[in-house]
Amino acid sequence: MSQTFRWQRTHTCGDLRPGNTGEQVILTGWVQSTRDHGGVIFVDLRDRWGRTQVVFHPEDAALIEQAKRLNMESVIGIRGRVVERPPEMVNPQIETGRVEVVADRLEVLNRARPLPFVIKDPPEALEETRFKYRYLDLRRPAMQRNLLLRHRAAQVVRRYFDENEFLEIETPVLMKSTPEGARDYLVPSRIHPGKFYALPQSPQTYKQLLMVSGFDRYFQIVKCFRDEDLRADRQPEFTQIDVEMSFVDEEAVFTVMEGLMSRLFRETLNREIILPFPRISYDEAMLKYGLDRPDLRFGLEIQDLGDLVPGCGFEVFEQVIRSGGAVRGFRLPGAGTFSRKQVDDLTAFVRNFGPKGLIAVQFQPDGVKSPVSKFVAAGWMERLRSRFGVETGDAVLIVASDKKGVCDALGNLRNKLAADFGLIDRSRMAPLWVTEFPLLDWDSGENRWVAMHHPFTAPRPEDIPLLETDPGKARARAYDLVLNGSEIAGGSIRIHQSGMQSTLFRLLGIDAETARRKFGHLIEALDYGAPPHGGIAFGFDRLVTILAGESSIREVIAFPKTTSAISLMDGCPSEVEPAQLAELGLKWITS
RNA sequence: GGGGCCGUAGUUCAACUUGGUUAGAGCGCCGGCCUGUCACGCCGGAGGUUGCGGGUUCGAGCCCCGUCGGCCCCGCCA
Repeated sequence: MSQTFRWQRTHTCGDLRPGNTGEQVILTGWVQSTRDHGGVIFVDLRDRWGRTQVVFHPEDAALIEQAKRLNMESVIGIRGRVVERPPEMVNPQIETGRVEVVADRLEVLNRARPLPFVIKDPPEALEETRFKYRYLDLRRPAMQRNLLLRHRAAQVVRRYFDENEFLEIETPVLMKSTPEGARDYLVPSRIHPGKFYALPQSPQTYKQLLMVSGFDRYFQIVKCFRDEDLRADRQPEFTQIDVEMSFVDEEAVFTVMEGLMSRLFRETLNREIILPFPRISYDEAMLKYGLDRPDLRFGLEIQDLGDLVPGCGFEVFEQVIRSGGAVRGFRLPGAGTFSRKQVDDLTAFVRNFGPKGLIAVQFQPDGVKSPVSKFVAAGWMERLRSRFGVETGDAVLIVASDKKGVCDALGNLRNKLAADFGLIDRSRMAPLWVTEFPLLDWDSGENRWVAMHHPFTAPRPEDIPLLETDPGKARARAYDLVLNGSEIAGGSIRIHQSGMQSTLFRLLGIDAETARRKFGHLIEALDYGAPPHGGIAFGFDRLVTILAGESSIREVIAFPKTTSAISLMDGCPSEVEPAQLAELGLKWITS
């Protein structure tokens, strides 16, 4: 218990091997567990690098008394000699399992109180408890691995872009609030009472302005903020890999990003992925997979049945087609024997997305079972069977509704069933580009067009005439990168001429005055020699989540917030002093 | 804003169909035994405002209302 001994470790807890046998070493770390056999005592010492077994022998009475009092998660230093374990005592589960350290000196550097939960994988504590004591949760090897992976991914990104002549340039975190897109987080200005900064939803306009400045190739690993409701894959603050390039078209962007993905997989997971990535148009994705982020790791492809409907005899189908809707479905192998309850559950699931129901056509050995059997014309079931290549024992699941409802319902049903019935090949990585997105989307609530990607996205040249005649049909030069059914990046070739930018603002119902006030600097910049440019932004957290094989974004974020945007650890958001409000010229109004 | 699931010991869960005496178990914690374990083992012990507030009832962990919190989903997320 010397106060003067210098506990400077000679090795980490992951270092020692038989080659170190005989060396005197000093280790420091956390007590993972103690095994007191009455005579000999074993202590597993843990740090970021691994775990090493320390042995205390009973000959040194003072030392063994100290060791007896060790408790879990205390921080200690030990000195001792490395010995090789006899073959029958090797622990093959840990890297250092062929050796142990026979201690001759021990000091408790900081004794830990009993912890709220045991540090082990998988965690025994609920997420709620883990978040309250996140600093303890992060001691778990799985969390250390995830954050190490995240770090490595970030370093790969920096190296890759640096090698390709991209500049990492920081953009402001305090910026102007914009009318389009997600709800902004606002920051009141003390110096200008009544005025506000906004935290960036993305550095979109800044990176475009950097292209106008001639930097040509920009990237940034940057925090973005959106004040919207949360999900398993959504946090109020998240990290983007933000990229912009000058004098490029879609192909050039794809090539550089595929190169990045290839490097990421190789240098973090030691995995090769096949280049180039497949591509699919938005329309085809919606038709075959129901979603604009298809998961290609399994089949269950959707087929349109519109051509089978006229004259089929089932009035519900006929009516949906006459009114411009769609009748589509997919084949689910083995679902021919689903119970009534199973089908009812799927029907309830489908109703979440708009359609009134789900028609399950079950092909059973003794015939076809379906609620529409008694309505449809003779031979219709056979046409259905050949359309889907049905084998006995399968079912075809059909949804009839407006097009959006059919896509939503079948797309989500497809994902759910694949997950529920283990149809997803977890060993596969399935990246793809989704292209040819619509430029605009009709917002029936606000009764106006909104940008599907963002208002700076260029229309495809051949669709420019449509802007005046049928804006909803115009396609954008926008693209998403989808990996395993998750949208991990999205971008576009931008508008680089102020005339077109003004046209877009006009289409979006943003009047000239508002456009000038909110985006005047960008429009003006486009007139001073803006190069053609485009870019993309990766959801870094989502990407790392997939690399780590996790299912929630929270598993790769050191200090995440809950689904109600609260930090259970430090209790933010929290109230502030009245004086702070006064200084900002703000007053709390109870509603 | 809406729907679903959940909240019981430090922690993870249980307490039965349909409310009934003293709310149980694993892990952790405390004490004891044990010289080769590595999820050590064995014996004993302590530990509870059943999230909070109200209601129904002779009686509420259980039923009802409200509220707070967690997770999943819809809306939302250019």
